[in-house]
Amino acid sequence: MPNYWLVKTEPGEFSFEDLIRDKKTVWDGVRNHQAKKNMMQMALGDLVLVYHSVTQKALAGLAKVSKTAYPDPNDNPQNNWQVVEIVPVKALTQPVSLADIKATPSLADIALIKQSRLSVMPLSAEAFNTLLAMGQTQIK
DNA sequence: GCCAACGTTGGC
DNA sequence: GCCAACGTTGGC
Repeated sequence: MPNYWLVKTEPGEFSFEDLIRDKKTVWDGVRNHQAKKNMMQMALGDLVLVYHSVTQKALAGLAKVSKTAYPDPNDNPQNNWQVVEIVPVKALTQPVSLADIKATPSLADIALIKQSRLSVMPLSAEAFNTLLAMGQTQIK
């Protein structure tokens, strides 16, 4: 039973398309303790929805955890910031916009809405499945 | 240890 | 470009 997550990125910095092209990425640069705590709870194979903030404000794709949290090699080890690695699963057939998410009553409580600045957050299975359905995307 | 000032994120 | 939310810093 995998856990479900949502991560945010500014597509100008790194987008889901970049992830498809690169085949995998190190999810680094997280400098928030709650986000770090969430990252450390990610397990191998957990599914991760990738959200494009600022310019698109829409969910772009689905990825999964390919390596669990380890210390950021580019950071002072004393800070103990963590990174994970993810690989792409597939782009959403239909991007799911923030406006659509906000218009869906059952999604009103997800952290994306309630805590807009958090960049790594857990999703319930219900919220995850709802979002995937809104993206007209199925996991094979 | 409190809290005002300041910086950053991210929606609008 | 503005501003709300919120984290961090620094004076006291």
